[in-house]
Amino acid sequence: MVTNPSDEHLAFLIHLAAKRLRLAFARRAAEYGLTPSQARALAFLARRPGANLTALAEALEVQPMSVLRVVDDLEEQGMLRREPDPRDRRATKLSLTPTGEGAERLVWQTLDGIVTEATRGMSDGARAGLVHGLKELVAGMDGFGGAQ
Amino acid sequence: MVTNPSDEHLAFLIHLAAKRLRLAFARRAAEYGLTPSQARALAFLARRPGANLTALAEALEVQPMSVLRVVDDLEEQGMLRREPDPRDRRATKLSLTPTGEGAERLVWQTLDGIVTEATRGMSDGARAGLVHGLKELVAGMDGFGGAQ
DNA sequence: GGCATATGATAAGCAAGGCTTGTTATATGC
DNA sequence: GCATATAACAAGCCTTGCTTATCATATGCC
Repeated sequence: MVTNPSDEHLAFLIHLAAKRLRLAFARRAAEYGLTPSQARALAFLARRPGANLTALAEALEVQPMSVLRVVDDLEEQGMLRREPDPRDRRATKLSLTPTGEGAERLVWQTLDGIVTEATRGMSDGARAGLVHGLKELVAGMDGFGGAQ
Repeated sequence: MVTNPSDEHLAFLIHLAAKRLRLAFARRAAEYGLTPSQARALAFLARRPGANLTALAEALEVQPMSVLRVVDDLEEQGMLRREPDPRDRRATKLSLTPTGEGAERLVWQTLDGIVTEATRGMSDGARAGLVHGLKELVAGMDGFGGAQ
């Protein structure tokens, strides 16, 4: 438990990496009108078409109210569709329009491009190791997000 | 360039890890009155007492205006001191008060606690590997933050 | 020496992303 | 068949960051 200088500490490194990634993504995605949050929502809905707002919020680990605006904006941009859930009249099923699906593919291309560039100095093994380590780290913080 | 599901992709993992870390830290640090940004500022100033606002902003990779408020708040809390720079009358030298130094030590304890808990399932080697990989990743995005 | 330009701090105000609290409609469990 | 839980949503706040502009002081160059 050494009190490392900040650029060596896991917490600061993660913060910095996230910040740089977010910025890089935001710049490129602004060209096709998407913010990072919207992109995350698209990525989820592409895999789980028909999910409702609550499920989306849970997947994104935010409060339902926090995705409401995102969903509204995506709908306004014609990327997302709201349909009533025939099984539960309180609920709304969300799914992507073809436009939304196209945007979602662009999101992945953008992300892949950024990560490829960012890890160009790393071996495939190192890259895979990083992903693995991050998954363990995230799993180790599983309860940390509860009851916000 | 496989279009992985999002919980496998480096970019999403980093985002999620950062979010969970930030939340965990914010909760604990709220008890002693610090936000994550304030903590980062403290950590930097503990290492570079006498730095000015511009240097602090550069280290934190934000615009000077973005740390202004943080500095104001820390000063108000008695954790930070502003002193005129005798060599440059435009500049202000920032340094921590004893209170600020105490808070900075608490920040490290908190961070170490969180990271220890989050990585309790990992070997020392895996933990070191993760830090190393993150440093490479951050280095690979070195230019990504310029000219905001 | 003196002007053009650069730099440090800061004011004002905007935007994104999150939150809390509360309301309404509908489901569901006892 | 009522009490409680859940889904969507309204309103509005907070935090962190940004942009743009201002003012004072430094500094480079002729």
